[in-house]
Amino acid sequence: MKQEKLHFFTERLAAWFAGNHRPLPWKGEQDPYRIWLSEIILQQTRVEQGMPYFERFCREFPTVADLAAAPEDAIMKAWEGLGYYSRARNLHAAAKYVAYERGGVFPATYEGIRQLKGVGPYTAAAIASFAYGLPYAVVDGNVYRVLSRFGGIAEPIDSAGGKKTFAQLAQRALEVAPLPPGSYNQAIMDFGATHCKPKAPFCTDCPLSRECSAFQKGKVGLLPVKEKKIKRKKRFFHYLVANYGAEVLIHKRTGRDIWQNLYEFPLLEWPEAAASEEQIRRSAPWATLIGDRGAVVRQVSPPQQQALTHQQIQAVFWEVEVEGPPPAASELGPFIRAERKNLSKFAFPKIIDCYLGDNSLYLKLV
DNA sequence: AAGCCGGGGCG
DNA sequence: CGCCCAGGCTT
Repeated sequence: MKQEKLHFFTERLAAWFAGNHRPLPWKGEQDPYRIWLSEIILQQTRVEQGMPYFERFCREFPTVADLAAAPEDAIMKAWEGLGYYSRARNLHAAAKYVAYERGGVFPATYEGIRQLKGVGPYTAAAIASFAYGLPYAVVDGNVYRVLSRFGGIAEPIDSAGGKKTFAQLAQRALEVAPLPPGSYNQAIMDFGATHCKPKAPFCTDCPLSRECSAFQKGKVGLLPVKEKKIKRKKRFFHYLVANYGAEVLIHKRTGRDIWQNLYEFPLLEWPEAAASEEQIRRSAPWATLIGDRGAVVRQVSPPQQQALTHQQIQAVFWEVEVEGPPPAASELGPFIRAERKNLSKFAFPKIIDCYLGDNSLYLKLV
């Protein structure tokens, strides 16, 4: 892109920003800990969705030392429902690193920030510019969209070459912008989020449209270009809600799969949608935990749905009253006993959280 | 380079 | 129902 056009872009953007920026709780924030927290929360997450989580983390974990000292389960619980739970696990690891190996001092260089777990190029640039005024351009979904449209650049944003192209262009723009790095980064993201939106952008009322290649060519709707399309695999879960008086059994998910370190009921995964009650009774974990001592109270239907990025989860909840005491500790295996009234203390995936909410009446009465 | 990791909002 | 969101890690 010609230098002249780049100047036009940054000057018009700065003028737009002067009258349109979004007032957000973390704007003007000086504390690198809070800036880091907000950026991790906002990864692949809408501002409105992340806001209450940011407030909660600031309240429950006011300093990096508080976060480092917290039990992982407490952090997972605070993160419950936000998704991409590796962010929470990495957040904890990074907090312990800063608190215990750096004496509580947050890194103040791009490279130092980039070393933190869960911090990639975008987040490092965001923290470096917001907290320390360092000249690193952020490249997030908004930036890809704004630059690809304004520059008329059809190079795929999810290719190696495209990432490099847009990163270089973003950096050039930051360096000629009549704004400090942090403000410039805020400006281009606010502009992308509220004006140059994915759908129905405000092109007819846009201060950049005169030089916007996509607008001039009528190709706004075709940019940015992505080349990879995701395919969603279907999975069929059967959750065994085994009630022993006031207690149920749960376990923590481990291993390389979704929802790591979250809790759930004993799970039977079935390769296809149809599974008879007889098949489920004969399979683990039902057969091992309950045998023939269980009476089905209710099979929650229809199956509950949960869409993930690469998977479509279909879950059936089997509520079972089991005669006799819960299994002895030696026979519990990975499962733990929990009183139903204490289930809210554990972090569950959304599909189970929804089930617990919808069935709170049953859970209180029985 | 490709695959994987949540959940919600919107057209 | 498909796309997108203040992306990053693993393989």
